[in-house]
Amino acid sequence: MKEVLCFIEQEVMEAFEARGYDRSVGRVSVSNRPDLCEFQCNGALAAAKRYHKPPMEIAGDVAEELKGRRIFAEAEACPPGFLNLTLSAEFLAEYVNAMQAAPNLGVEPVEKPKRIMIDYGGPNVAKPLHVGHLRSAIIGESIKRIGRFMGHEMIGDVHLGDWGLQMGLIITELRLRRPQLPYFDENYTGPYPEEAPFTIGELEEIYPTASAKSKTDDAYKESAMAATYELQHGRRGYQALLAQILAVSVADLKKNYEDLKVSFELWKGESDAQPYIPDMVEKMKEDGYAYLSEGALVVDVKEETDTKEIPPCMILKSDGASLYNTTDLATLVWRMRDYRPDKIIYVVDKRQELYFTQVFRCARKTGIVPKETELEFVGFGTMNGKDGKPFKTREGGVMKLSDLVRRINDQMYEKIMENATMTEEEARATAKVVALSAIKYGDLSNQASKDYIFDVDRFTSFEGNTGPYILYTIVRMKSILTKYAQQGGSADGAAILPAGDPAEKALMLALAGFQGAVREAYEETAPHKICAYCYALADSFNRFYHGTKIMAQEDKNVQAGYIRLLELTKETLECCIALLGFEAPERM
RNA sequence: GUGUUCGUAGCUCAGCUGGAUAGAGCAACGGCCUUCUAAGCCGUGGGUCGGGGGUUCGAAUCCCUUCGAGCACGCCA
Repeated sequence: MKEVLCFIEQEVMEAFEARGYDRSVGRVSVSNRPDLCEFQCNGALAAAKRYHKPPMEIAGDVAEELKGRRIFAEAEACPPGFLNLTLSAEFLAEYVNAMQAAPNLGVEPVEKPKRIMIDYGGPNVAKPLHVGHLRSAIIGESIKRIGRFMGHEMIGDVHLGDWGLQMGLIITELRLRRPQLPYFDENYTGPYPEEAPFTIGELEEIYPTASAKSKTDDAYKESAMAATYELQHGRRGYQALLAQILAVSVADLKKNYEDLKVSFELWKGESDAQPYIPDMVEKMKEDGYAYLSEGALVVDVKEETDTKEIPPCMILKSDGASLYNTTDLATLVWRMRDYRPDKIIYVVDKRQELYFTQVFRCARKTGIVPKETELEFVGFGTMNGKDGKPFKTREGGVMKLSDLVRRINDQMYEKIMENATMTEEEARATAKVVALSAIKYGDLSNQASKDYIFDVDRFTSFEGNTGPYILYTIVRMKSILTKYAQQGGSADGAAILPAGDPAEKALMLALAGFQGAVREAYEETAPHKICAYCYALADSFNRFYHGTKIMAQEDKNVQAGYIRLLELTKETLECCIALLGFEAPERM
């Protein structure tokens, strides 16, 4: 269905046209003076010069023309030339009833669905997720859900870091600890054990140990590099080992992401891109794009309009080895070949922006990605601690994601036990759900591109503009609906009635803004717009809630209307939090 | 050095394709639980939108300049 704003704009544009003005000046926006009106049109101010008429006169003309239109309760010109609009309660009620009846709460699927791949997550194999992985996962997941809700085909790819020296380090350390394993016997030709020779816990301990050793022990580092080389050149035992490291690690990662309600359609990694590298590099050379500079193979990517020198995109290091760029370009090769996406979104730390500019340009120039496929870089800022510096543990180390989540879960559990009458089991489960809302909403309510302060105390206090506040609002609604049903009430077939008071109307207006909010969030790849929207909606519901006693309403017809309104509000809020990537409990 | 992002209330953030009196939340202060969950609601105080120019009928928003902070700038990912 059409957005409310479109309905209104159409009427206003017609009115401008009827009075001899161009319809394009009839742009309408939500009022920034809610005390005066609900919607406003500033077109008369802009058109004054063009028509050599005082703005007030133009606005007056149009206001006159709008008199009697059924969708407006009021349309008046205000100095210096604003057109202030207020919807009729009847039209608004009709609109929200239609929204309730429509699929997807009135959001129509886009006409031309796109196939969009979204690259987020980026965890490294054999390393636990840490707080640095949180933003990519949360933001990427939300963007994916928003796109999907709009009707696009969204394909999330985790893009595992499963290539390079880190794998060689693990192999080296493992060989040192258990040299008798068949993976290390070059003459071994039999099948390798099905069971991995390590647990995830051990794996996560092996990597930092190996990494530390390699920094002080040159011989150790060299053997790790050799192992990496052998692995990449097909040594059978190492490849079998890699497969097992991957299996164990991926199983653990999946569980961790699941706890965050984050999922991926594809579990591809850097290693999957490797087979495409030789041909890709060869073609770049053949086509004359790649040349040697200071010993390294590079492709120029600077453009006329650049305000600064953009260094060339490096394809191979001077020792002939591939690097990050090579892998990312080769990844684009298979993505185009296997999926032909209309768009690829990268949700990555914003510090990599220049790097991705190079990669994107290089991919275009060399024909890996055609111009029809859009490449979008969504850079996110750093998650900082209360002191404004990158988030660390008390000891100054990198904080494991699971530790952070556990800590917040625990704080949440205590909070729930303070005042709720719940079994321990239910409280634990509820705490988990509420904690996730606190973490995700805390992140998503900020603009992705900005650094933000992750303040555990603030996020666990649950007052004001927080995830728990949204959940609390939903839980309240659920509670009333349950009570209503228990008392034998049924609002089936009932309609939302025209608003009887300002708070009720404000709630309906907020509801009617849903379609526009989702569209904007999609167009601008901006989940924080969903947060802003659902906070405003929850806020207007809570005002309504405090002013209107639903269960005490004696007129059953009116009461049924309230119930329908409440149902719609609940559905809309639930839809919003689903787009953000969390859900509401039954009680809290 | 070059480029880039940012600077809005004591704190954390919205608002930025120009519009009316710059908004929230937290913190502070004052009210509201015999009535649908007080994790809530109502109210009060608090801002030279970093500074200075400019464009405009009109600027937090656009342009220039200046100060301050972050980040990035070929063989790491």
